[in-house]
Order: sequence, then structure tokens, then C-alpha cells
Amino acid sequence: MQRVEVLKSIAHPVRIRILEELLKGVKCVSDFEDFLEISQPNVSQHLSLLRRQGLIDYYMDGRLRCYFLKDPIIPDLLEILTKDYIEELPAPACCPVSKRGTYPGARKH
Amino acid sequence: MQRVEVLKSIAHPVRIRILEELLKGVKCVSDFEDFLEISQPNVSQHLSLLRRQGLIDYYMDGRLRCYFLKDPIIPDLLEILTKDYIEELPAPACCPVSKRGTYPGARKH
DNA sequence: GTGATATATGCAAATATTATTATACTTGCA
DNA sequence: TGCAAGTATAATAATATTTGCATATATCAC
Repeated sequence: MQRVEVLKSIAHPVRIRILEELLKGVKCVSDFEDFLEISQPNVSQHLSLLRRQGLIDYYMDGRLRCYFLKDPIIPDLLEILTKDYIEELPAPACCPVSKRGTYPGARKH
Repeated sequence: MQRVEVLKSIAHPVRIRILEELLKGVKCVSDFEDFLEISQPNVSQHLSLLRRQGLIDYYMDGRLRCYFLKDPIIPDLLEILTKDYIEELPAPACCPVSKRGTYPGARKH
């Protein structure tokens, strides 16, 4: 499943911050190095993973590599992740639809 | 970060299928056991992780545990994951906004 | 060419996740 | 009370991810 791979790529504290920054605009490796408090090789490793997954890409600018967002699912996902959800989903009305269930459906939990 | 934890919970082929099924309605453990081809303890472990994260909950019905969706972010996330994105995001117009970058911005990549 | 800057890569160690197995708990029913 | 169905938990083994470090590559300025 492609979707799971995308999710796994985003589901990391460093990579989600990288993506959030890229949502604001183009950034090069040393820009990330400044505000993420990790080593340059580690930044590169995360960027390279995101690129392997096709989520971002870069262009060369002198000796800088300028990274930018590529996969359109990213802005949508990031937006949902910042959204405030106040209410829980409504609890199911009653009685499970289960092949084994002819039980009355009394909620004891 | 809470969001990363949520993403990690969803970013697994079994758990994403569990959540998709729960989107359709209530299901008990043995229901999952049937269509996911994994062992009962493994199903329980995934369910229990999802519950620890507050994404799902259950009620007792006889000796069945009937699981249901609880966190409203799930339907939104699942929807985006099934959406078709045809176009890539537009490439950035020009020239990086980088504190080091006064480079001309020629794209050599 | 030489040196400095910007970034990537390879590999091993540390850590986290997942599946498996065996066992325990709980409920309903005879 | 005792047994079976449904499910959970604990311990462990297998696997994947992440990080740190040393080193490599590429480009620019001189």
C-alpha cells in the first residue's frame, strides 16, 4: 500500500517539521540545520527519505540544494493535522453488526 | 507531538484496514480476525494500540467487544488517503529564500 | 589546482516496532 | 460449578527504523 508508506514518512517529528517548513516555501539543507537541532547528515538523511518517497524534490542553486514540496497530498494532510476537533465521533447507536452477534447490545462498558 | 503519534498509529497496513472497516460500522475482534489474515492476539494488539491513542473505543456486548471509531480526525484522514491526486504541486517560481542564498537561481537539476 | 563550503553516503550501533507463542482473564451457559 | 467462547496480556524473537560518525562528492572562489 502506497498510502502507508506516505504516512510512515510523515510520522516522524523531524520530518513533519521539515514538511511544515516547506509548506511555507523553498528551503535548503543548512536552513533546516539551523532550526532543527540535529546534525547535517541527519537532516540530509531525512530529506533523502522524503525524496525517495516522492514527497519533495529539489533544484540546485549554486552549491545549495533547494528543496520544495512535490506531492499534493502533503498540504492536505498537514492541514487536517492542525485542525481542532472538539467533539468525539458519535457513539454507535446500538447493537453490533457481527456475524456472531445476536446479543441484546446492552452496553456494559 | 500528538500528531506524530496519531500518524504512527495509522501508518501500518493492518491498522489502516481496521480503521477503514470501522468507518463502515461497529466490528468485534473476531470479525477482524476473519478478513485480516492475522492471528487473534495480533488483532488485539493493534486494537489495543489504537485505543491507547484514543482513536477508537469499544463497548461490551455479551462476551464480544464491539469496537468503534472515536477520534474525528480519522474519517478526514482516511478520506484524503483515498483521494486521487493527479497533478504535482507547482514547482517554486524562482530563487530560494535562504539566508545564504544570493545565488542566481539557475536550475541545474 | 587548492581550499573552503554545502551536502550526501555508507555503515555500525542503538532503538523501536511487529509478530509469535503461550497463558490469563471474563462472560455466558449447561 | 465447570466449561467453552471471545478476547487480552506478557515475554520473546524477528525485523525495521533511526542516529552518529567518518568520509565522500560537488561547487565555488581564489
